[in-house]
Amino acid sequence: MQFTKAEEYGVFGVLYLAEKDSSLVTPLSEISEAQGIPEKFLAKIFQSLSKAGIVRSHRGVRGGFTLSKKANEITIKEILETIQGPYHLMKCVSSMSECDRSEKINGYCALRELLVIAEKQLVDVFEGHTLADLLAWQRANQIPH
Amino acid sequence: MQFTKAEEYGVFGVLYLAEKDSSLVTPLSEISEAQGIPEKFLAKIFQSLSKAGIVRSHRGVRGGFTLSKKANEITIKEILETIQGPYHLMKCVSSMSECDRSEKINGYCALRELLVIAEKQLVDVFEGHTLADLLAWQRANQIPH
DNA sequence: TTCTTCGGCTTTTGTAAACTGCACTAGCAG
DNA sequence: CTGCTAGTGCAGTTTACAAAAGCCGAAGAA
Repeated sequence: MQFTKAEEYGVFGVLYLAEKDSSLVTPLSEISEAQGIPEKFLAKIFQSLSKAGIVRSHRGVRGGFTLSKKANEITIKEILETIQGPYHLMKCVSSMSECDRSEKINGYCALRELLVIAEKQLVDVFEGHTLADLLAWQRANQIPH
Repeated sequence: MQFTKAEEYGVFGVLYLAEKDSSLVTPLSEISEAQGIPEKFLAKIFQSLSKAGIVRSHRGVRGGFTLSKKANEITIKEILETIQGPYHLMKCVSSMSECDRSEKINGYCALRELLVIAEKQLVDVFEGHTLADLLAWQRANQIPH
């Protein structure tokens, strides 16, 4: 019932890109160091994000990553699901067949019913917020120097 | 980002008690067999539920468990939290000090902000439903014989 | 007192997250 | 075209925790 490090790192990594000018290509090493994330682990995460079209990779000298869309077009949901796959509170939520219990009580599972509701609430929050929202919050709370 | 087996077993176990007449003392072995749950594992779970005052244990011959409150007075939240402890999507949600990242960005964490919102939605669902609700759903969907 | 069932603690097992390493490839710079 | 840099892809290793099993003791009914 917790977020994985991969998800956490993914959001922070992408958020770091969003903080900068969108034309700036940023290497993994910089993100990794700035955010305190193991570089190879972050590489794996960004590979997924790259394939999903959330970030764009640039190889060669002075290569790195940029966002491939505007920050307000990237929902938190899509970042999380890219990294972890569709999250489900229980396996059976996605497909009834996953539930080894269902036959025993006439094919109906009350807990599943509740989890579907709960999950919907969660997803709505993540779908209803974009990178731009997080960025705005962060800027509003940054201590001015 | 998933429920543990302990939580799942806990809800099904308590729900099984709720299905029966409230005066009936039901031994673990019966619940365990009926629900397909390892008995010793269920014992551990029910120990917590007993301490939390959700179920009441009866030792000795023909002992077992009963609900210690009415089904409509037992929220799903209290079952889940008893078994697993307060669930948090990230450690830092409970207390800022848990966040090793907060200093780096001026003590503010945008992801945390979002998770607090998301968590609130989840908790509301679990707090807003009781065992009686699950029981009612189950009965409404039982295939009549 | 004896059998039954829960109580508490310890240990084992299994699995997935978290992280590491290496060989390879694409691309830019000079 | 040479050489360096940074991402790609896959195959490990380590670690942590969930899940389960085991053992002995305590409480309670017959």
